[in-house]
Amino acid sequence: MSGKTTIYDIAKALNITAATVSRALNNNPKISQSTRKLVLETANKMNYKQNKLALALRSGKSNNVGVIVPRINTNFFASVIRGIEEGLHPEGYQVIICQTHEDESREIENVNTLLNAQVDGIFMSISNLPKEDNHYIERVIQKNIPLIFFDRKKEMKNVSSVTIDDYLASYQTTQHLIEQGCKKIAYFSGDRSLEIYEDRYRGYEKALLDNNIPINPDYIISIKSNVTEGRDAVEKLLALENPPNAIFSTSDFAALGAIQRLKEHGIKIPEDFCVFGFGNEPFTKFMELSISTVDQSPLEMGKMAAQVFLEKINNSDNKKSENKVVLMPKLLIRQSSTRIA
Amino acid sequence: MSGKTTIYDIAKALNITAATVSRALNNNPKISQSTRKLVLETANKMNYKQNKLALALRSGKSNNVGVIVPRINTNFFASVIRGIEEGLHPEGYQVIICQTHEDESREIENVNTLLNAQVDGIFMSISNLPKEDNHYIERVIQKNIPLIFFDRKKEMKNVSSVTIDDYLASYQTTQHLIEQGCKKIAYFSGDRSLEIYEDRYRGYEKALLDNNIPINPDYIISIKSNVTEGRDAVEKLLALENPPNAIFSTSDFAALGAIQRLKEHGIKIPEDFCVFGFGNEPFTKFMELSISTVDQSPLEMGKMAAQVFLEKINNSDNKKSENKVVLMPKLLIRQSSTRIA
DNA sequence: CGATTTCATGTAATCGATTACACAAATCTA
DNA sequence: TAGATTTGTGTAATCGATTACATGAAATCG
Repeated sequence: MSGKTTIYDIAKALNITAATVSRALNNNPKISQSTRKLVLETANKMNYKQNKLALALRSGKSNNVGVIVPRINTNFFASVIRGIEEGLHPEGYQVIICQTHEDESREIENVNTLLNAQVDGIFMSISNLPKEDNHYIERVIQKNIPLIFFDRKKEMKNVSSVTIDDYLASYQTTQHLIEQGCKKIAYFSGDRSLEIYEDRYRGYEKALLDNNIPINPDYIISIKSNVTEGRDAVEKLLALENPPNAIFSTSDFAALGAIQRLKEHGIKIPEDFCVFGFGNEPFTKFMELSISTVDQSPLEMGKMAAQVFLEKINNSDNKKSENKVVLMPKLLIRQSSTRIA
Repeated sequence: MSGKTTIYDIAKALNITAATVSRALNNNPKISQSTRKLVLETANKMNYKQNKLALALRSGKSNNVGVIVPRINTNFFASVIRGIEEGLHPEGYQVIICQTHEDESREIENVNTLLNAQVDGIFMSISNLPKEDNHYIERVIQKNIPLIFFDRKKEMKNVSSVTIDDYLASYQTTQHLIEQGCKKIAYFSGDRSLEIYEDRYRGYEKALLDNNIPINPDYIISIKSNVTEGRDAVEKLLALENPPNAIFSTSDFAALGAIQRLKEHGIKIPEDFCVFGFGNEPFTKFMELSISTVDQSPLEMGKMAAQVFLEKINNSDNKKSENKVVLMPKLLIRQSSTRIA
């Protein structure tokens, strides 16, 4: 009545059993054409819709996957999720989203929630905090649920990941800045307990060394990804005896803050100072002084992660497989770092 | 073994029945303290986790809600979703996200998918296309599943909605532009078959009439929400015999495109020309010439929608209730429209 | 024509948790 | 101490769909 037609209702209406109805609906070859047709018509007439929960309980497959991210309202994460969704929707999967707000306990909670919900796979970009206790992640692996890290991964066995080559991105960016004539390159780092930030730092360091430029610890500033921290960092840098003439910021937002503050100091970009961001946030392109940045192809990253998941699901024989996909970063060289064309 | 402990496993281990285990875990008062303690300890030791699917099947409540949006990788929708998630997570709900890509058939498909998944509620912002056939929406109502529209709603009985007062926002914006000395105000409209765009248009129209300014049809341009269309529209406007001296764009992206093109024509903003956007996309604030815009409080909108949903769920007695919440828009008057301070 | 396949369908268990009802043991009442 | 309550558990049905196994009927075969 209230819109809940089950196979039993159809069975009753046709004076057959639910088993027959189920078989007819599932194109089981053992069902006669006439019965099949009758069932299909009746199902349609009664507006039958399969109850996925019952199916999920029986089959042990929920056709849901979970995505855990620090937050969804940034271009990067929203785009990755969109990519995952686009890759998985055609296969009948729904995406459940969880946000950690960079909070470890929330992350643990989210993993547990998803496991209880019997998701068929978990995609995650770990939160900022360093953690010693991997127990909650181990549990996912033990349950044989595909776990795919993207972007912010953690090196583990039996876990797949999709990332970009952060080391390379950082190396190339630093190299580019050097080629633009900047030898005094400041570096805005994220939390280096995360692999991506450690890799980026190493790329920066290596490029300087390869060019015989010594590392100046005063130029290395740890920031959070927002405009204010970028502004504050510039203030510190300009107060140095020997201030830098370029900034490589691992956050577009901090790069923006830096640019704002530099301009307020009357410093001309890119003539006197180059700035390079990271992440290709939409605004970087829109600025009057467009900001050079690294594109992480988040959409592609999401699609690739979906792909990796599907392969894992379909090759359940070699369960212990892990697949580490590394995408190539794309340097978007724009006005904020272009002295020499 | 592979990580699937059920209440039957616990029961067997303690030589009692699953019913007792279930009751103990659910704090049923009829269970003795000693048994309860024993069960809880054993459950913990065996790493028991409740299977939500089984619970959902039995109770008819999945503890999942669905959100249907045109796309998630824009600030507005991502923020609304975040708001919904924040409002519902403490109550134990998970959010399932579906994107329509502005495609009606995809929207219908999404509704059906969510219904099959037995979600407890559906939040949606309808896609751009006009539609005559509400059948798929009616089905949600028939099933007594709370349906909450946000932003892009459709006027229907028994359906709640959370929107901003688009008419007022538009009226106030137009009034503001007039007060800044602009009498020739062009208007970039979205698809007026959607209520929000119709309301915005009416607000614009009314403000002009109230100020005895005649409507100039040449100034009304229908656009899609992107930078290019904003640029093209400016081109058309400047080719007019009597070009405008202000633009009210119902899209921030189009406003940005307009500003870019106006500058290329050597037109000074705001001295010669005012521009006002809509949506408070992050970049509007970051531009060197910050863009005036209307804030739709998406986070608050999402939280409010979650609230409305929870109220509907908890007052299931008066099922036919509908709750139309209208939030106040906030005009963010920035540089692009500030001639007179 | 009797025996054997084949075909279509029915029977009943299953997935995991909850819960109305039943019932035995323990406790209380008069 | 018989009878009434209370207390703690067990029994079994239920949510909806699937499926191994059983079965009856029709078709095929020698």
